[in-house]
Amino acid sequence: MASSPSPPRLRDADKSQLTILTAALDEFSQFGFAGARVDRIAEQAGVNKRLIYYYFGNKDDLFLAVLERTYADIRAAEQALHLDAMDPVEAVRQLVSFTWHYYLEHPEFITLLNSENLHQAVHLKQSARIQEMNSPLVQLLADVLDRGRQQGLFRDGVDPIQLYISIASICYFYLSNNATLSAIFGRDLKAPKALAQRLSHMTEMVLGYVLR
Amino acid sequence: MASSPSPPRLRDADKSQLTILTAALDEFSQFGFAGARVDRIAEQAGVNKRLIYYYFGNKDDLFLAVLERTYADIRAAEQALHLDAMDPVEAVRQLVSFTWHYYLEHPEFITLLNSENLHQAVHLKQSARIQEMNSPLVQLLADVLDRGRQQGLFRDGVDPIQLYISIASICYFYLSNNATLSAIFGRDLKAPKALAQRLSHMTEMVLGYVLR
Amino acid sequence: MASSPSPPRLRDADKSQLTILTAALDEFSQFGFAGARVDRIAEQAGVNKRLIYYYFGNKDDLFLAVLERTYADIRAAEQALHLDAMDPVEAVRQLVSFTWHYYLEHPEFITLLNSENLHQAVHLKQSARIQEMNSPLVQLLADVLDRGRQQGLFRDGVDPIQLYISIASICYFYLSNNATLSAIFGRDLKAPKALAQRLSHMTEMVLGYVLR
Amino acid sequence: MASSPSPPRLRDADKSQLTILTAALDEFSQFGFAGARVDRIAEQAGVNKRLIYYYFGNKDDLFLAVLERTYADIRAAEQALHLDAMDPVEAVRQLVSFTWHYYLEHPEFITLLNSENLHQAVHLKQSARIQEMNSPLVQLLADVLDRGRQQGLFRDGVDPIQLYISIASICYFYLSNNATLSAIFGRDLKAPKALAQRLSHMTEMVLGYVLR
DNA sequence: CATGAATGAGGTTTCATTCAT
DNA sequence: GATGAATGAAACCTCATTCAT
Repeated sequence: MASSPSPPRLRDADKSQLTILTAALDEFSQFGFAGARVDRIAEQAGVNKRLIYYYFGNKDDLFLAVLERTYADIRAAEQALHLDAMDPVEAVRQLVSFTWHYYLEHPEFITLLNSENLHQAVHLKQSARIQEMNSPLVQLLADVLDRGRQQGLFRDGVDPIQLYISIASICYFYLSNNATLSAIFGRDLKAPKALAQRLSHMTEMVLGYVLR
Repeated sequence: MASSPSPPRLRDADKSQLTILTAALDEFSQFGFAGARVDRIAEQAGVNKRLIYYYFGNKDDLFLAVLERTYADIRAAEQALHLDAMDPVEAVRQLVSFTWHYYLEHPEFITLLNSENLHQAVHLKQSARIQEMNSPLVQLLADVLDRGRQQGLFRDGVDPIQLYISIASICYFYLSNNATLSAIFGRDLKAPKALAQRLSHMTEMVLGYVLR
Repeated sequence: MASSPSPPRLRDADKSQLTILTAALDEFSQFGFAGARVDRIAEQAGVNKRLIYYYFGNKDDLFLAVLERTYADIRAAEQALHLDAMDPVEAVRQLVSFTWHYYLEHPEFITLLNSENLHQAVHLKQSARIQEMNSPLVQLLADVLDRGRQQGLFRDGVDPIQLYISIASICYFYLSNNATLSAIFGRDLKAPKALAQRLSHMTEMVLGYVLR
Repeated sequence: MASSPSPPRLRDADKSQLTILTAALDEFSQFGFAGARVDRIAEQAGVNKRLIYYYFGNKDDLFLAVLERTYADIRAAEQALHLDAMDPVEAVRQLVSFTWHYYLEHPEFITLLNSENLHQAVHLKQSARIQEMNSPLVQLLADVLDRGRQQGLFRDGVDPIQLYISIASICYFYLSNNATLSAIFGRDLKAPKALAQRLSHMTEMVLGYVLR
């Protein structure tokens, strides 16, 4: 039996890269691109600052790497959602619920996207990888809407892209702007009860719209 | 009468403050709080940097001043919208349209809010002024919903706060995340036609929900 | 008698700039552009490092400022040399002597030029000021050569630019490459006697060439 | 015979060393000692950076190795020049021409020497090898001058070392300072015509000096 | 013989802020 | 009310070099 061809220590490189990426994700999502500090990322990752540049080139490229991973994560989660196996009404319900819970459990997704949008998507535009990662949900939603219409349940003329964006909107905005909304309305909009009410409202609204 | 009671000098001070505030609004909305540069604000305002500190204390306080003005502006615009004079369906239609166009024409409102939310609304929380400036639209919307229900047009059980947030959501998110959405979908979602389609979809969706 | 319109303290700015420039001249001439350290310049000038960027923008621009000053200095020294008032032979002798002594007493001129040439004159090319500062000596030398020829002393067909460059060459190279030459020849070519012999040889060579 | 006494592996080592040396020569001559980057040398040589340290110790020693090779190269070229077989006038002409063309075709020689002189020949001083490599041309030039004098062609009292340095000067300076000279005179002094004129002038000047 | 991973020190530059008038 | 001069701290990034295999 020969010794394994790839020495076991070699994986430290991957590990270091992953540690850096995780720390960077944390930092960027907490402070945005401009507010993030490479020093803090290095410290939190427990690696030398120089190593970050060794692996990722510079702050911008590191941000892009984080962004790509974030998108890969949500796309993977979306893959696990099998809308095609559900009846139309249930599928819409599940889509709203999934979107809501994903954003709720991944606040970093929201802050990263906000930061990227502030900078007019400069990083994302130069990423070939992300542009290939179109969400499968748009197509799945189109199918669901078709089925619902054929069953005489859903209304005509609903644009799946618009609806997809609207569903994302109502989930995303409530969470991304939670701090200012809470301050203005003078209540804690992240209290468990408030969250439950929100999900209930959103589901009702979307179904109220698509159902005949 | 020779000399006016309020000396013209005072005007200059007001003017300087206003110039600074306008420049700061521009800078903060372009780069976010962390990315904004006091130097650039001074340069664009055409005043000495020191003057900014003289009038506004520091960068944080300046940001708060900008935020307060921004909220004051939108509240003023909202005041001009007389939903109570319209029939319920038209009122809902107008509310969506107003929200949409206000965000569209005031992109700085969006970026400022995003920046503030990234920092958990630290500035806003310490502002008594803003917290008093509750939007009048929530109450007006509540009235509209009541009227619509009484006329047998609208469904029961629609929470005006939730609906208000949802209307804001669908307008805001489409614009705030326009850059990443455009990149991912591979189209220009700010093209005039796309904007018109969006407004049409949103109106349909909200009405589709509230109407019986 | 009114008080002077320009407050006396204002000149501190000029003084700081000059101190920085002098320190930079020293540093760049000692270590070349790449080897020079902004930190050391600040330290030697006794000013905050930030001030260097406040006044000069960046390292490249600072280098250019030094270069411009250096050229201004030598041009000023050249102005003081009145070749037109001398007989042709004496004028040539003086030109060689002046060039030699200027380089000898301004070693920084040599190292700065070497550094700039290493980088293909990138700084100099973007300087409008320097390109206007053509050396007056070329024209003066042309006149001297003309007069010498008319007096039947000098040979025909001597190109003043070529001769000017050659005179500069024999003075400059001996000094700029003194260290390696000394090492190779195993003698101290900067010893007073060696310097005197060099000047004597150069004068002889140039005169030997131009004289009929 | 199966295996050669000198194993082929050794060849690889030599080859690696040579590749590194060539890449280093290129880098140092382009950027000077301080501006040169060990990373770039490794990249251009196509070898691991560690290998450079394995073979050459450190950046300074690598520079010295480059310098030694450069001197060895020019000495070898000088060896091929047989001034003793020519008549004196032709010999002087050839010496100027050789020097000129060698510098012209080996710009790296110039930049390396400039870099070394900037640092007061620190590397060269500690190299026993280079100091032994005295140029054979000085002695050959002395012989030529003697022969010319004996034939009644050349003047008395010409110091061969001084003349050797002067010939080097007029060739070297024109090329080493070409960038700044071109910038100041506003012409391209490296254009083919300009180069031909320069050689012609130099030959004329040296001969004009040594001939009676 | 050769290499990918890793680093401490230090490089240029930028930042919000204050000093002195 | 207004300003040019000045700064300490810290930002991003780079460098020659070494570690561990």
